[in-house]
Amino acid sequence: MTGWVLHVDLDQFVAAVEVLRRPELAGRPVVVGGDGDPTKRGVVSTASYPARAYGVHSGQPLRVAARKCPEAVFLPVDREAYEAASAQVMAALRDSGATVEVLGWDEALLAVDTDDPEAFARDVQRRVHDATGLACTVGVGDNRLRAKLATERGKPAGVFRLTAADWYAVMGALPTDALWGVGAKTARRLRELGLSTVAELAAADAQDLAARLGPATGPWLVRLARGEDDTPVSAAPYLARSLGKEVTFQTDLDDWDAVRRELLALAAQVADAVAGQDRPAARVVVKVRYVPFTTRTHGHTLGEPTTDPAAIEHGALAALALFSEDRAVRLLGVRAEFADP
DNA sequence: TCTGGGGTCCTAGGACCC
DNA sequence: TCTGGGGTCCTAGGACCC
Repeated sequence: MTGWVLHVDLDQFVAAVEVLRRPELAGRPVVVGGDGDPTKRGVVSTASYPARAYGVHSGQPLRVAARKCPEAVFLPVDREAYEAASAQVMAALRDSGATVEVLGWDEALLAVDTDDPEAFARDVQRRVHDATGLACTVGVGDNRLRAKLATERGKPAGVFRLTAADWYAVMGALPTDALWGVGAKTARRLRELGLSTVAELAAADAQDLAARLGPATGPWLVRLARGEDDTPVSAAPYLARSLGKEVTFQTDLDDWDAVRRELLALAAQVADAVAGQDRPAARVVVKVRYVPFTTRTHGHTLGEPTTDPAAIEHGALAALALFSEDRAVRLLGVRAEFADP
């Protein structure tokens, strides 16, 4: 028996949940995002595969999606429905007997001992489908990084294996942003250093990169490019470090008295959520996105960690007082950071 | 036609202390 | 009367992910 990591990723999860409860939408372009009105500010959470064929994708402004695919069905985000479906999926995964680490609504890592990981993966797909009607792709790897990267190559509804044996054959020639944790900005910085591909980054000097990109980031990037990852899959329950609420206004706010009123409403919601967790908050951070799109944050450390709503609201106001009030506000956010553990 | 909302982790720079 | 060097904590910003 060998230890394997499986990465399970639900296919077009949010759109698939919507189609499940509205079967007449099957096969149609479906776009979920914002409050479902594509004339408003908001972005696409998930597009169904038929919608993706029109060039609609996650993160795209809803207005752009509506222009690319006017015949799409636009639906509002229904968090509770997705959380409920997600809980069913995770329960089905745990029923497989594997150690399960939840990565998000629609993703999990499984650690399992088996001589036939592909057969285990097929079994997991069957369990998820039987329990929820949803399809998923499974990446099989000799560590979590390789399992995660395998999944993209098995979409949709497939199983794909990626290990040290074929790492460079599969990944070596790809640009560095194919790695999990390297985005457009880091890929550009690496390119400027002459490192365009995964293979080139894998052969780079870790100390040299540490000097240029930071003591932890540099060596980590080289290990990433080599496919190395010894982080174990953990079933330990998730403990959030922070909890926040933010809102983009449909119309920019230029009246700062109105900004303060909105802030207090957000702070009250955050305080409510903090009280619900029964874990004291140590600090409150306020985020302001000015028009057109400049974002600033300021924080206020509370006198002592607390779950008291009045103290959290007061902390938010104290942080807001650190902002310059010379521009209109597009987005306002409040985040509470929990005391240590 | 501008660019959501939920998070996490790392870095750099300043303050402060010995 | 010239001001080293190291460690640690705090804060704001950046990058990334789903």
